[in-house]
Amino acid sequence: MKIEQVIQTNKFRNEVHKAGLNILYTAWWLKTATYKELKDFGLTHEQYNVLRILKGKYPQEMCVKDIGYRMIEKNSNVPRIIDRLVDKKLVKRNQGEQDGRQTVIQLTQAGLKILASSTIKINELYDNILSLNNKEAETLNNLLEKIRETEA
Amino acid sequence: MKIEQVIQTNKFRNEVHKAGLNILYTAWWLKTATYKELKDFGLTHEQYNVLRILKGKYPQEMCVKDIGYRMIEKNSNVPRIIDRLVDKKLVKRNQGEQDGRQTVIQLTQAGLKILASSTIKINELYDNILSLNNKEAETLNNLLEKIRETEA
DNA sequence: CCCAAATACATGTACATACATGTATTTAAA
DNA sequence: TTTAAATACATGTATGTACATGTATTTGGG
Repeated sequence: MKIEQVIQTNKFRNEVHKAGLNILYTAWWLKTATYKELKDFGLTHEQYNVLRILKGKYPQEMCVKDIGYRMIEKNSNVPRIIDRLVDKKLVKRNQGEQDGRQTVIQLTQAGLKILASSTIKINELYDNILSLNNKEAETLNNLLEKIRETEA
Repeated sequence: MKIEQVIQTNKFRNEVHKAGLNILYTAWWLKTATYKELKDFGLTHEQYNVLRILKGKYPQEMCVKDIGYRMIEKNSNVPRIIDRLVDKKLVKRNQGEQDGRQTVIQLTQAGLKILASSTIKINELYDNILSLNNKEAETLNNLLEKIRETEA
């Protein structure tokens, strides 16, 4: 569906303005599809993201700050997201040894397990709903990185 | 900044997967810049969006449902966003006349005023930070609309 | 005409963002 | 060495999303 239909207007100041809204809507669309897939696992998009980040270093632990650096949404309140994951026993939280200020986080077996099965679903989702070939995706990536050249 | 640096990884399954993350990040980046601009006006991104939508029909009123149809994020809880706008006296809420179930919303003079001045800032922002020319933006719009072809 | 279903909106809950502030620990300058 | 600044994280508040449910009004089949 074209963005004009999605938000029921064609009053864009120019093609660049339209691109801004198109990016915002596409992100919402993708996030919503992801949420629906994760619902069966009792995970949110953000919780899943944290689990994936932890998997990247597993079996090493990671401190909260390093997890935050790798989040897509940089204002994520990582300690609070970890609270939910601890409640569900998907990660363990411990005091840092080298640096007492740090809290170090590690995936549990349950966390690894739920991550493995949910990742299968998420990969399928991405393969199925993102209607782009590799070459088009490359062009898209270049344009998105160009649009962000002015780093606010 | 390339998405690899942003989320400190280069483990993408393929270029399409990377594009998905790039879209999510770019949307967050744009939304954050918008938030900062709107902060001076005491508005959130979503409140501003509702004001703009109302402006599209002004001086006509709009019902809550029609506002919702035009929102970028389709799960927005429009009644609640309107609550804040009513508190700030930027819009007026009235019982619908033709259909008693409806609530009709209209911009106030204060709403028109704050919308005018904030829109100047937002337009400047878009012109300044979105580093794309019209032709590139057109390509980007086409790719974003293509990626959404499978309407979840 | 009557009443069940549909519709429009409000409201409640869990979780998240955006941001300010508090607390404990480490670092580094005097 | 002592202590102020910086750092890492936790926590509090306002606002928003995602979704379920409640309430009032309208619609439509019998």
